[in-house]
Amino acid sequence: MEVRRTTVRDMRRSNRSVILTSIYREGPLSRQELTVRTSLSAASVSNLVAELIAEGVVEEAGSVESEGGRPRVLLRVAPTFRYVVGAEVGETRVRVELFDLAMNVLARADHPISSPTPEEVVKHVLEGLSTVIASSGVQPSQVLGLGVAVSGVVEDNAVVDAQTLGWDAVPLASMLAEGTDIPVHVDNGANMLGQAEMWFGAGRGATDAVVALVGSGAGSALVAGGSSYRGARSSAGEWGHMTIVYDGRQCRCGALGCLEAYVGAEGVLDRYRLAGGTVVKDEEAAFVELLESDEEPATTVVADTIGYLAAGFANLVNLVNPERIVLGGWAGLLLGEKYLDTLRAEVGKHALRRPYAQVSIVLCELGRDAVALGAATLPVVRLLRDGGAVR
Amino acid sequence: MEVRRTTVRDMRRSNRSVILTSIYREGPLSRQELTVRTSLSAASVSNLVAELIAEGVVEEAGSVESEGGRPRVLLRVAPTFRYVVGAEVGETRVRVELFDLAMNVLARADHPISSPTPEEVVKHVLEGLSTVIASSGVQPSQVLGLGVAVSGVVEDNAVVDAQTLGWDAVPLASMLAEGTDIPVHVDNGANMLGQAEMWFGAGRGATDAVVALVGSGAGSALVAGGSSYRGARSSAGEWGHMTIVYDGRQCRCGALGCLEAYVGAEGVLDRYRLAGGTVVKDEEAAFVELLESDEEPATTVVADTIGYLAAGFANLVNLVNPERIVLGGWAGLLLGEKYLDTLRAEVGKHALRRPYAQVSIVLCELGRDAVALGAATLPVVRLLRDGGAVR
DNA sequence: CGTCTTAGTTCACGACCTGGAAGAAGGGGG
DNA sequence: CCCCCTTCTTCCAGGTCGTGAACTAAGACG
Repeated sequence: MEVRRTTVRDMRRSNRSVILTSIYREGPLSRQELTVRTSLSAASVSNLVAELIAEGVVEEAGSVESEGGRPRVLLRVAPTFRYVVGAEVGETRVRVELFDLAMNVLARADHPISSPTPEEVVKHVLEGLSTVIASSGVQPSQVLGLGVAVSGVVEDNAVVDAQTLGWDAVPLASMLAEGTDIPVHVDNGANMLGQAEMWFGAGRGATDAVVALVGSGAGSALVAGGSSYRGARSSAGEWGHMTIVYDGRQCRCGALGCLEAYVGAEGVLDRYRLAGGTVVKDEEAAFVELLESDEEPATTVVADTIGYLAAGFANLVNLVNPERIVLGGWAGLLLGEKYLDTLRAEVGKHALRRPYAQVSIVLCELGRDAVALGAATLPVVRLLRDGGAVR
Repeated sequence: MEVRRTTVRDMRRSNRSVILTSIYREGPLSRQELTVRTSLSAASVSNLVAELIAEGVVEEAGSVESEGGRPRVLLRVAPTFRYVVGAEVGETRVRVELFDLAMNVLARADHPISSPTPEEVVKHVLEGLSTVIASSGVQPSQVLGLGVAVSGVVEDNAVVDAQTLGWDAVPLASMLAEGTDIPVHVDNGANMLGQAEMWFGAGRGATDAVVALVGSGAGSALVAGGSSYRGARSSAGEWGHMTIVYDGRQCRCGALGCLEAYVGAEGVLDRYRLAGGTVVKDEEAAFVELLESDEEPATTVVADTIGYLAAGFANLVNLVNPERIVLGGWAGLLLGEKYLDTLRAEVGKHALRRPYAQVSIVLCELGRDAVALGAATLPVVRLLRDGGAVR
């Protein structure tokens, strides 16, 4: 049971946070609109906004005609108040991007990595951090934080288990912290992509959603009540390893009949191969070829894939009753662009009527490069939560 | 995005709530222990507790020797400060129970119903309410609230869809409110049983858990971050209709391969019949007989059932990463009493290593009569949330 | 009986929001 | 140019709240 006292100071911080979050998330707003939305008194809004402007977090941004009197002055979070950096750690590449608070990319640094050892990754993330700071001309002190996305289980800023990288118990955040004064946050890659979609992509406005990612494998990010749900120990969302065909195909996780073994590109191509299809070397090219073919066994394999994916979606619909499911990942997008309507209809065959009627199934809007963007929101989340207080 | 101002009054209510909740949930505590747990100052604790005692919500309950100085005075929520009533609406019976705040049953009223029309249910719940109030000798004004559990989807105190009762869009709470001044809360039966287990049974202490119920069918209650998770529109937790065998057995919901069709007593007995077993009329007796038989095909059917159930549990483990799964429902308890260890082991075959290692799988402790108890906690939840403010 | 230790209480203080009133700012219309 | 209207801003009295420090309470021990 989470019990937390409230002090008279928390009140002000909380109200600053309410105002700042409203301004950030609900676009430029006037003070007058803020009093309505937050139900704070006009006096308090004026007071708090003045403080935020004095500190530079918020700035006035033009005005808009009012209902016949003095025009309303619009307020926005000053995009250049501080900057944030997001990093994506992949198997073959480290990408680091620097954003202003409006999440415009100001600089980018990619670095290929041969063997993703923790040490090498730390080195390249820190190098990338220096590079983007230097090339954007931003003062290091103006960088609010560094968010790092890693594909693996992340608990308390430490990478606990990352199979694709072969990592186990790597205290990534503290390793990075030794090389920089900028606050470091580490989180799971799928969650970060989900976060990007929730804030800036197809998830906008939803509070209970699932971002389902299908690439070579399959994973998801769960969003419950407006914030990411991580379960008891940060590993919630392993949607790809849900048993969907009892005693079915062997999955690379060792179990039988996982969804991933049927809808992940690797599994799909393997099924195609077993059905007599020929598969080119490059996984992505092979997948595109499969989707474009209108001959057997390709058509059956694709149709089956949609069916399995639909069952996987239906399981989400029934179990977590989301208002939206956002399909992404490179294979997911390829499938979705062509078969979204079929997929929606198929979900209806497996899901319960009521929750099915309440869910909308849409595609990711940000492409697959949004991971660093999502990671960069981590420091922004902190800023908004703390009402604009900087370190 | 949920944004809410904080006023100086919210602060006190919130702190009262923190203190009251601690006292209620963490047993008798001294003021001194409260200062530690809540991180409020000793002055504030003293002040707030004095207020709560003056209002009668809290009372002193003996003292305990301190570490060498003045003894600590223990505090508890006064069990007889107010009373709460819980009602369980079943297909064939309405049960109403009155509890004190320590959740001791003070009176009970059962009433068989022939056809569960909303009108008849309302009538019997209200009759039961009068009966338990009269037979316990409690003043009606001392009854904090009435919680009603219905098996079906409940949104905003209205029953939206209850297939077993044949109800659709029944505004149960407002119908009941016409017959009593006592505040009425309505919620889903599985969630209420889950709530009872979380507070007083096998779920104590867990914040992320699933209470999985297997009877004739199968359902669950999800608990995320210490409170019940209902999804976007209150129908989360439909675990029984998760596809587990793609293109498998027909389920009564219409879909193919639902978990319920394999592990619900109805589905299990049907599978037994198809395998050549003979099944007596009464479902429960038949199920017990099946479990007790050590001949084929009974043993295979039971072993398979454990396997399917394990896959269903594994899907929960992977997707929501709970710290605990509590198995209940009459069929679930029968299975669990005999095969819990096998079940645990089987879950390991389907689940990912890490989340599997973090979950404990246990049996419900309260039996199947705890639904009314769970429903009765609804007004208590409100009392604790509001810091002991009564209507 | 005095002293030590821990538990709980009292009180002045500063931080905070609110409502109301008065006024300044910024535009439009006559 | 003046008046009107709406949007802020400023100010103040009124009230609530948690806090730290000083203080009181209550038992143990010698």
